[in-house]
Amino acid sequence: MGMQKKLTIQDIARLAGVSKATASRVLNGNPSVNGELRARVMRVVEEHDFVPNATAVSLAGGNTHLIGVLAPPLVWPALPEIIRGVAEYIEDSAYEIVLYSINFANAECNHSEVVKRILNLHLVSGLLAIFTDELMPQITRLAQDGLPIVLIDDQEEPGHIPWVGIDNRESACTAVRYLLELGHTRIAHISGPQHYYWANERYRGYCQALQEAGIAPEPELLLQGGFEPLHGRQCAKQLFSRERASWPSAIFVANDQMAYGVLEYAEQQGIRVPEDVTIVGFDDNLLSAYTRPPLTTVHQPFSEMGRRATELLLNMIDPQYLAGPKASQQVQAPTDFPRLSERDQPVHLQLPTSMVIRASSTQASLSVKT
Amino acid sequence: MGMQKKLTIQDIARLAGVSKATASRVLNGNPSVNGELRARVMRVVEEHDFVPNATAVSLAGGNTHLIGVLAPPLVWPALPEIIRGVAEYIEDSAYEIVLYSINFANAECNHSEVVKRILNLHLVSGLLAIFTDELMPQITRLAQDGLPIVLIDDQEEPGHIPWVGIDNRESACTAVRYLLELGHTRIAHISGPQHYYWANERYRGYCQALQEAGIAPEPELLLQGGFEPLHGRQCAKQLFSRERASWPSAIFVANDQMAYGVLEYAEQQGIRVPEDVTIVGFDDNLLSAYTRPPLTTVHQPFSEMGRRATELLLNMIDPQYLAGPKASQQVQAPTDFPRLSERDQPVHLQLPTSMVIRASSTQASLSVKT
DNA sequence: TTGTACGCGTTATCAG
DNA sequence: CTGATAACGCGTACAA
Repeated sequence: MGMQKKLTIQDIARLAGVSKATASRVLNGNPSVNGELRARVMRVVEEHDFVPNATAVSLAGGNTHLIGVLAPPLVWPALPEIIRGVAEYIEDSAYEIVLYSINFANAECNHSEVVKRILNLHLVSGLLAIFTDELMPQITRLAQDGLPIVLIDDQEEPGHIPWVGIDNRESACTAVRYLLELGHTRIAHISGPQHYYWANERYRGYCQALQEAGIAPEPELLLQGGFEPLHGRQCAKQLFSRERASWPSAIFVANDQMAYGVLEYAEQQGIRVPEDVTIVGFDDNLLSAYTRPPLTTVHQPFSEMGRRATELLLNMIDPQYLAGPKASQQVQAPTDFPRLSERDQPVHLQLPTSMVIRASSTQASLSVKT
Repeated sequence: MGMQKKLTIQDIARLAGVSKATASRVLNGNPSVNGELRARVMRVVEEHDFVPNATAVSLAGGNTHLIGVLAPPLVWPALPEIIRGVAEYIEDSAYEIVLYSINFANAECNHSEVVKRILNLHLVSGLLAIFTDELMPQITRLAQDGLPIVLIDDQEEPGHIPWVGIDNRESACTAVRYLLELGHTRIAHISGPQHYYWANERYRGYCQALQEAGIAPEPELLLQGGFEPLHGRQCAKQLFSRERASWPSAIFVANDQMAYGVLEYAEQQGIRVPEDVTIVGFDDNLLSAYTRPPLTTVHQPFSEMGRRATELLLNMIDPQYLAGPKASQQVQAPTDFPRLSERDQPVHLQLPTSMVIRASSTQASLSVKT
């Protein structure tokens, strides 16, 4: 009934008539054990469903086999997907995930406390920090103290800490080139907060694409937004309150969240998408396939980012490590990561994005095309 | 530069000129320590930012201060909200979350392996199992072995294991009563898979409300759905392919996901919501506020469920426990949980739901009202 | 009040 | 190849 006293390796050893050491060797697949002894121990182990106490293993081995995932609440758009990637990779590894969810909204508590909790306890062998730019000072310190850390964050320019992300500039450029190919020439841009790295990069990509096409960016088509639907809504209002002739034929919105606001405003005002105006977003959040109309956008490979970041982190923690026992047999060729000796140049892993064409975009109508 | 050798409590003791034991006492707030000594130790501790090694504390104390959260991938609708609740409660406790994300889609791997991983390692001091009905056999076994477990799951009728959820029947009943009050009399129901507890309960709630109003459920208004948008879509098609006169004036859909499918189909067919037909869902997923039109639905207090379940679990693990040091000062009166002695009757915590009225519902139009 | 010594469950070292 | 035995870092009876 009650939690029956767990067996220890000592018990197993006794039952098998061997020493602790031998039992341990068998459990760890040490080849230097007599066949018969090995069999005897294994039988006892299986008979009792014995498994070594994780805590003791950690203490003795110096590796907790725990990686921390530091992130804002999971209700943030891309987070579930990223963590799915992390979980999938972790699944066939010997590691587990410790979730540190930070509540930025809760201003009363000092977030550095959360970080202290991590560093302090030495609970995790490594840390995956997702969208935690506000904690960069503390995180940097953790890294300096020698804790393996990988970043997934696009609010600051990648620095010395290993980082996984995308090429925001090039991706934005591609999106705008797509609009140009459709024949649009009056392309507006609703940008993110200018001090955010991603926002600035996407803006630069927008400019670059226009420049390539020999089009000078018009200041009146460039709106400073934020990152929420409301911001998109406000910018849309500003844009469409002008006389019809000065409307853009397409809008490149810096992220999907704001694009939702634009779509909402357009609908309320009876502005048809894509007939009257084409909308393109960025991120490809899960919702974006269900807006009306579904949103054309730049797909970020979030779950892949989670997977690769985890792979990177595990390799930092334990270079000998190949995910799980099975992994060695799988074709899944382990990515070649820079070795420690070459670590002078920081690891920045840029994953490819892709355009997802949905119903919110179409060719520029002739009337607008001039 | 490299991970500087971490200090041990031994070092602290030496630096403060006391014994390990005294240092330990100071760190644990044991009152029986001389004021001066205490100060001396504290100074050294703060000077070096010392914190005890979590692993060692666990091994010595027999409590890992880790709770496992077993759940499907976080991309499942309600999960991020539930976990937000868990994280919020955990945040000011001495515990951390270990995330066990199970990939049901990955049929190749035996899911009982995942569970084995949990039981075996004795890594977590307790388990919160969310939407894991398929693993009930294994979970039950874990519970029998003495592992504290709390369930958040609505696919099976609650049993002996402590459980947090809602009253599906009553909630559904309330939703249908709402429709009746609006004047609807021809109310259809798209149900979930009948072998799911929630689906069956919601169906019974639907019947009960009709019965109260003296309306006999019409078989042709009762459709067997599933749980995905596609299922809702199919049922909607079936419903609206009949002659207009036999259409329902309102549909109570067993969950929001399916309601999305209904909305989608209605839109494609030019059926106006709510003018031609009123739609009411169940769950109040995050998306439901953004559908077109926004969906009237039954709100499940997901984050609150996560919070309460965690509170319950922590109390099971450590009855003396009040969340965090601050908690004792806060007004947040710790809920009174049944004590062990009364545990013969299983703990079932039913949280209240609420109707969220949005644009997809309205009074029955006169023409349809007969 | 403070210090000593042992236990927690494994792994790893070093003789045998 | 196998078996004592020493770490691992901390809590805690027990003795002083």
